[in-house]
Amino acid sequence: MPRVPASQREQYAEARREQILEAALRVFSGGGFAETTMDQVAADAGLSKACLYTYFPTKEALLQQLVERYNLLPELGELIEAVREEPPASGIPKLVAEIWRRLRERKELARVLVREVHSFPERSRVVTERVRLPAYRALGEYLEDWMRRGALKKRDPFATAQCLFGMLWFFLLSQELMEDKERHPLSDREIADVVSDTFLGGAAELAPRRARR
Amino acid sequence: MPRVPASQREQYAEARREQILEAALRVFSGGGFAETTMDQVAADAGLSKACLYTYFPTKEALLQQLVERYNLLPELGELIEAVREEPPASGIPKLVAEIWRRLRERKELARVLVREVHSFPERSRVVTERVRLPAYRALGEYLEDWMRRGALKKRDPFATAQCLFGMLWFFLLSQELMEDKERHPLSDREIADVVSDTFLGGAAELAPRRARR
Amino acid sequence: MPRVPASQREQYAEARREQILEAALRVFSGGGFAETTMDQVAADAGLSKACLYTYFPTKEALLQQLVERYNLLPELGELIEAVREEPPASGIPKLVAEIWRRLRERKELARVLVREVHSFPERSRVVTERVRLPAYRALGEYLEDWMRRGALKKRDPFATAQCLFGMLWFFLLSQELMEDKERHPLSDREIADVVSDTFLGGAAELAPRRARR
Amino acid sequence: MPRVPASQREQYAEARREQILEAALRVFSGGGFAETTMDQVAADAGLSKACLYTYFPTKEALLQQLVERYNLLPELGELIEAVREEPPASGIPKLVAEIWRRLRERKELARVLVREVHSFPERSRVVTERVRLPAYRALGEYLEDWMRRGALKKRDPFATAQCLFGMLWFFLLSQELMEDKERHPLSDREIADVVSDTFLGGAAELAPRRARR
DNA sequence: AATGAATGAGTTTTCATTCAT
DNA sequence: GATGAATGAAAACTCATTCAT
Repeated sequence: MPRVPASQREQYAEARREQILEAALRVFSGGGFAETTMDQVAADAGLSKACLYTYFPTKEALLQQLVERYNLLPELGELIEAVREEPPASGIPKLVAEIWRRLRERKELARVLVREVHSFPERSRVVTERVRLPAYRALGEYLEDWMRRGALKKRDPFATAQCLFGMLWFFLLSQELMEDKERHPLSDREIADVVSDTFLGGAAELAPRRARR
Repeated sequence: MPRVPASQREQYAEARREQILEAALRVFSGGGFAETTMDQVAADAGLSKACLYTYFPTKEALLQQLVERYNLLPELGELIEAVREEPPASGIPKLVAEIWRRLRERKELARVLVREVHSFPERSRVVTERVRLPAYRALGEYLEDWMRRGALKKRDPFATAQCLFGMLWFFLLSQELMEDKERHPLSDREIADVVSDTFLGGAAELAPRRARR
Repeated sequence: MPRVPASQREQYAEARREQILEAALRVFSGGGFAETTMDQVAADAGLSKACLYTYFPTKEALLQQLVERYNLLPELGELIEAVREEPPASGIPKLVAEIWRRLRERKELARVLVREVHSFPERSRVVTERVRLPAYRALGEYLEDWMRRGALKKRDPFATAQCLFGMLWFFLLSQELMEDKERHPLSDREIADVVSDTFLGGAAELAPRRARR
Repeated sequence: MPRVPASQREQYAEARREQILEAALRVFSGGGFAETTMDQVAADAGLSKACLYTYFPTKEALLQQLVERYNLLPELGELIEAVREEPPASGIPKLVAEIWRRLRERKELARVLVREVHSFPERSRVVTERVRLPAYRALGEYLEDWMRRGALKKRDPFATAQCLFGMLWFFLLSQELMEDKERHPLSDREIADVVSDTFLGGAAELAPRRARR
């Protein structure tokens, strides 16, 4: 005779799972998956270690769930939708600023992804399928659209999208996940600007102008 | 009681260290530092586990040495020197192609760096000081030089350098360290081109040109 | 606040105990006491694990009850009573056939006894007092009676009883609890016959008879 | 550069294995396999727990080795060989006395076998193939030989062998592994006699004798 | 009375590190 | 200098038992 209806049951269990996953995200991010013990996760979650195993069968499963459920940029689709009709000249800077803000907010998850995914095909596959490819595709479509409309140079949109993500990801690594913030701090504005500007107009001064003189 | 002159002794020891570090690089790259045992390193090196401890006091020290000694791009200075007097329009593509080639060759080391460095300030510090900052500075100087000469837009050379490395690093991750090679393969040529072109000229079609027609 | 008279309460509780003990018998027999979890018992009983503890204070108590309540040969007394006045020549074969049939039917309980009783004096004591000794005594009395009447050789009836039980028990182990059934199958008839014949007449061909001719 | 020749290496390792197996036999016999911890085995062996794992990969493997290596009656073949030409009337009593002596000496191993083998097909198989069947066959051959020669009744020699072992095994259980020794002690002589006599001549008084009166 | 949830106290197993030879 | 052997300390995972509802 359950004290609460089945619906609340699942709701309760879901809350616990959330609680544990959040704790896991914090501690894995702080100290690395392999280096972190289930005791630490339990302590951070405020639960007993044994209780963790009620909700996740193994430590590995906990990590997998983490990667599967916490999409790094779940709202990327919406962000792109919002600028779909805006030409890149103004759309890309807006997009870059928004993406950068979110990446910074989720740097803990980013840290877990960046660390735990390589050398482990199974985990890697999840990240690729649920995080990376969707992101490349979503941005790629936007770029392709504006290539067709003539506002962007005609290049492989998939590769072009990766150029943009590459710059952002690299700044995230340098500024947020390593200590560049303390050595060579760059404001969010500066980062967003340099990425947008480089992506759109490149680093080179336009030869034509000089040629015109 | 050494039967050989001290110099040879050190030479011998150095050879052993090299032997061990190379084994460590292989196995750490393949399976991750924390997940790899000293037994595996020893087996790969063809030495006994105890022998490893003659040359490296701890497992951690082995990793630190790995990171310290195996510079990811030791020849970057020379590469840049070789194009110093060449304007970016031709110098950057050459540089990009050379760097990309070397990164690909050293993807094992890259994999170790990318995995093991985050969340561990001491390791991170080594990478920053011995790998990243020198690289940013070397490229930054080149860029700054050509900014002064008017061939590049005047921007923070440090940040601009990171934009270039960011793109290259990201392609390394996607193509070589994760499975994109099998899903969306890009040739070395395509990658070098899209990076050079985007870095130099950006993705945007030039408005003026269209206006002129 | 019981809504039913005490007698019904107890009846209800008794039914539950029975339900649990039967489940325990099944799962302990299948997988061994130590290797079986209370979860498995609960699942097999169709009750919650916590509910088990309402009726049995510990897992050990559950086993003890099992051993105490489920006598392996509760009807042995009656069986012997039925042949009391029959001479061994016909009585023993009847008895052997009946005992063998019952042992086979209760091989699950036998398996639990054979496994769980050794090395644990408390459990062993229960089996000895409630199962083994009564059986030896009951059969022993019958044997002693017919020794007195001259139909059986005068030997220690207690030891003689054990000879008979020993053969039966050993066939139970070999045929039912290990895999001899598949390697060297013996029909129930063959077993009952070889045990009866050996017990009564021995294995030796009678030298005297031949000598007399 | 090994300090001892390879041959001594293996000898040393073998000694350790022996040391561990003997400790395991003692503690498993005393407290049951599942109930005994590797700590206890290690303590009894005078080694560290970790060292155990150098020689046996798992606790289960330790048990398997125990069962495989310590044959309960390794010398049964020789014992039977020694009485091969002796007729059962004198050969069986000798055999019974010798087997009984050995079973008593190895009651610890017997206890392990009797407890740990049921409900575990894998373990059971080992005991059947390496211990039981060879024993049945060896004794069976002897019996069959004398059946042919007319000294034993013509019956299934395999089943007949089991009758003899059954009696001996049952006395081992009752007298040595449970507490009958304290309740109903039987001397070794009494046991050997009752088993031999019952096996050879049966329990029944010969009808002819009475008839003669 | 019944149970879902939680946990303390283990247990097996692993492995970096040490050391006698 | 090299190594086979040994081990302390830890980590994942388990489960009998309790308890609030």
